[in-house]
Amino acid sequence: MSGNSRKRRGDGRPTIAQVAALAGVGTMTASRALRTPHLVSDALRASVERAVEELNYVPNLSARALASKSSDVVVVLVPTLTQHIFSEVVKGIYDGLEGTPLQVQIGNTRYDAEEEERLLRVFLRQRPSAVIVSGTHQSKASRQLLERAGCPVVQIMDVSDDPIDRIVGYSHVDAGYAATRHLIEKGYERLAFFTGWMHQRAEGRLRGFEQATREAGIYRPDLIFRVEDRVSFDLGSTMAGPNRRFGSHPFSSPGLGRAMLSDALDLPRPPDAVFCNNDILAIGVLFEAHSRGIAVPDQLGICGFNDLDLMAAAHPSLSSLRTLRYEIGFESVQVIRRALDGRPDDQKIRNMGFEVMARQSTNRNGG
Amino acid sequence: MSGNSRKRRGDGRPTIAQVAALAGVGTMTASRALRTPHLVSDALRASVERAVEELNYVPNLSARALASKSSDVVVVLVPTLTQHIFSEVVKGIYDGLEGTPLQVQIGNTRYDAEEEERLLRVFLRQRPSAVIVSGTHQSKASRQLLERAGCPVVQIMDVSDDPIDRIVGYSHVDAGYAATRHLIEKGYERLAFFTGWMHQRAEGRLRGFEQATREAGIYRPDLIFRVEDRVSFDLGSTMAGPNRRFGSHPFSSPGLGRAMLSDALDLPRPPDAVFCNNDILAIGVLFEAHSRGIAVPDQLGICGFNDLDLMAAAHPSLSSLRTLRYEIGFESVQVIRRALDGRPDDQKIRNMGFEVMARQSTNRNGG
DNA sequence: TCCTCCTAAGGTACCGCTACCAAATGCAGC
DNA sequence: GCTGCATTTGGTAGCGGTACCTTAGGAGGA
Repeated sequence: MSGNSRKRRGDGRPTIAQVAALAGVGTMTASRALRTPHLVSDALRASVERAVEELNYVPNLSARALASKSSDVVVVLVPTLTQHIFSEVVKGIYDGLEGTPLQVQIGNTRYDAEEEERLLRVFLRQRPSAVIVSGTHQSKASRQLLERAGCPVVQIMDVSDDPIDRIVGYSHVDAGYAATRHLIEKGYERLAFFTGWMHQRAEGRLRGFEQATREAGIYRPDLIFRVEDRVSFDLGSTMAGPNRRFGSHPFSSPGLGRAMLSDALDLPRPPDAVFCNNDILAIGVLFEAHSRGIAVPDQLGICGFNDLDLMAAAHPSLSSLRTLRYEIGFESVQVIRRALDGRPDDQKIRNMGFEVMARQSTNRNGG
Repeated sequence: MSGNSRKRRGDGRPTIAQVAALAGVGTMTASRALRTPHLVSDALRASVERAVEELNYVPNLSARALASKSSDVVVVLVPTLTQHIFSEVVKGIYDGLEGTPLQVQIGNTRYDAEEEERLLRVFLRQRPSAVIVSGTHQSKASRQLLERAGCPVVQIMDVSDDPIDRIVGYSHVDAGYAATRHLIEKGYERLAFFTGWMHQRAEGRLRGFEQATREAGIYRPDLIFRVEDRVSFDLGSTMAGPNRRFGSHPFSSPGLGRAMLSDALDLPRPPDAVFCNNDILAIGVLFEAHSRGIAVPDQLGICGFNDLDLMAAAHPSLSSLRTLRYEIGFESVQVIRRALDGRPDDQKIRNMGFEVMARQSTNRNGG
């Protein structure tokens, strides 16, 4: 008989069968003692726990996932890992999952819908317990994949009337509008809009900006600056480090903010205020203003977006629109946990809002 | 007979057996056609591929991991997700794994050795293909777990004579020394050291600072400022957002940099240069100097650490010590890939070095 | 006392894939 | 024609759990 020599050897780690044998119980009882202890008598549970301790048993997750068809994995797709915004969201997600058996699996879509689709296909193989995706602009195929994923799906960082399943975020149009209104109310009249790479949500903020300036009768399309227009800009700094490889998009950088302000000031009638689509641009704008001796806020108002720590600490302190990145991440997993616990929320849309942080950089004439 | 009704139903997705049946081959041939195509004849491989296409087959990763005892997961433990430094490392890791079947699993240790140990125990259940951990100060138990992990292990962001397996990073003592030497060579004489939370690597930089100042005979322990000393500092800003919950450590913030400079300037004999343990502190120091009308670099030299984009774009531009975060992440997975491919590197230690970026903020008297 | 109902415990057949072995095939050398 | 070796292909027994079903035993009611 080839019998025994034929056997595939395990990797030496104890299995639940060994635990059960040591505890003098059946394997099912051992399994139950670990997963649903209330269904097992105190005496047996104790002896199983003792056996686990003694053998230093750790369950094999693959076997569990295979047998139970559920993997305890939460798939999270974000467009970038290197922007502070998303790393804070991710931290909120991790913190929100603290104390649950759920594991996070992060995918980086690089702001690319095709890549998102590819990652979804790969990750859904694991039969995740839930999926979190960024924004609402999934491809048709991605949307279909998510609708059929058979698990809670949360879109984050935006709101929409037509979510795939749940959505947690805020309105970028409203946010852009509110920031622009703030500048207008402070008395600025020639408002510029600076933006790096125009992803979907950045577009929303621009729409809000356009709406507010149009309403006020001060809309000036020539004062809208996008990185795409500025082919002459040396992307050296933007493309350094993490962006160097694989042609990442030049989203923004402080250097870009400086260059854009430089361009804007060359116009015959330069802007008297700038709404920057993110705080990093705003910091660059501030430094360029410094270097040219332009007074902020009197000659130039500056408002950023997101309200990083940096904004309050700058000199002059920079106004910005505070978004709740961490909270969005945290809340999105609460939504998931409630759904997995069988008590899903009534409302599918969770608008987390935002706040205009008015600081010195827009406080013209001492306010 | 209960027979058929007893059967556990699958979840409807096609299995490799169905693929094989449709292709008219054995399951093993189908499996081989997908994983080791060169071992299968062209004809059969083609028909398996056709069947995969037709059924829209996706392999079940849990089953594969269970049968093959290898999960294609690379476990990555980092101390924080919200610092730019580590998100760039992580991006390098993702980019380096592009095109491989390997998946990343990130764990956040929060700079806590016990948490690291706990995460290791959890993650090692998955029998990962490789593990990446940050730094060299693992607990004894963690080290033992890693030594017995049975897969390549790479420590990153530091170097050490005694790595667990491989190590990719740079010497923080050398880096701190080099930055300090730069300040000394520029003619500064009363050097201060500002630091947020003192993790292991920050300690190394401080040792380099102390060594350089001692050698130059200008060591002044009273000019070393740590966040721990500064209980009076309002952590409001530092603890906002992601740090608000779960008592994260107040690593650093621009506000802390401002406060520290403020303290330092209150001394009877204030420093004439500051080496900041990270760039965020340095930016805060610059803003505080601005607000007080202190001339940088003539009255005060500033040098940061890591060389974020921000440093080159500041006004005046800020000197910093450039570290290769992205490259360390990228290289660490190359080390892993070579090891998994059976052609491991000869050298266990990979020192990626660093570079002093001399800019205006340390260019006293016009250089 | 007997029977039903409920709970705790256990037996066993899978989950879907791959390692291991065996068999079939093709071809060169004697 | 037969043997020996390399290359392809296939059968089958797991991998380590859990779902499903059965059984044992005690409580409660007629």
